[in-house]
Amino acid sequence: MPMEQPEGTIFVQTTLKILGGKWKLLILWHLKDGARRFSELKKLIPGIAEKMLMQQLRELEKDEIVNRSVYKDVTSRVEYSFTDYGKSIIPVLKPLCDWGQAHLKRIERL
Amino acid sequence: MPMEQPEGTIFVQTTLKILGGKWKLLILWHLKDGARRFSELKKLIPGIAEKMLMQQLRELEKDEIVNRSVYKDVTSRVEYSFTDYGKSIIPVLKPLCDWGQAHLKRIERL
DNA sequence: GGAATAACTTACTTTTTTGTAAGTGCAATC
DNA sequence: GATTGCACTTACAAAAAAGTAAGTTATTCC
Repeated sequence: MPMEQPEGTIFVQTTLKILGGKWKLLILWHLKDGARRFSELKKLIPGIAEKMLMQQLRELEKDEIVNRSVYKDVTSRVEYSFTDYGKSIIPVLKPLCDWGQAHLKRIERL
Repeated sequence: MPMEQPEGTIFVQTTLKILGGKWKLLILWHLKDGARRFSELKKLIPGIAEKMLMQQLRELEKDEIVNRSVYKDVTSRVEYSFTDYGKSIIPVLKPLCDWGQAHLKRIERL
């Protein structure tokens, strides 16, 4: 088997840099069906600390994956949602979630 | 928008538990075209320490994702490859790598 | 007007992950 | 028989990620 140029390496690493860590994929998962308030996300992701949620959202925002919208009429209402670009992540999310589900079933059987 | 049961949460977390971290997806990426020796992987993944490579391979082995085969005829030849079960990860790997590639292009343009 | 809720921020600690560097045993090659 | 390459192992250190807890500002709700 010939030694391929390690080209894919940089691509996988790029993804990891943007989506890696304990929380980001989880946050994105819960945004995939539409905008969520900060407090909603907190409830949807058991165990996450407010600081972590904030921090990760800020990073996703700066990477232009997530939008932050403040509603001026009803103050202290902030919603996070995918940017159009961010939606390109959904095809990554799905197989990943599916695999987790299948793997869970498997280890339950064993 | 109704608050979904946070079911996907556990699935995403399961995947993260098995495939998370700096190196595992990268290692698997380089196994997707067939078996590789320890020394080959070391070359294919620039910057990885031997200790890390060993450690991650051991974990993938214990999770039954990767096979370790020792060739007795030619000693000190050890090959790592996907188990049949491990191959189920390939559909996760591809979109992830594709997204990284697209994202790289995007940030180069910006 | 007092309490509660929302969306944060900050200082600090702990834990986890990753890295460094040196060393082992064994076989093949010079 | 000395050196080299391979597949590891170990002790230790550094860095990165995550967590805790308290506080801030402003706004509804009673």
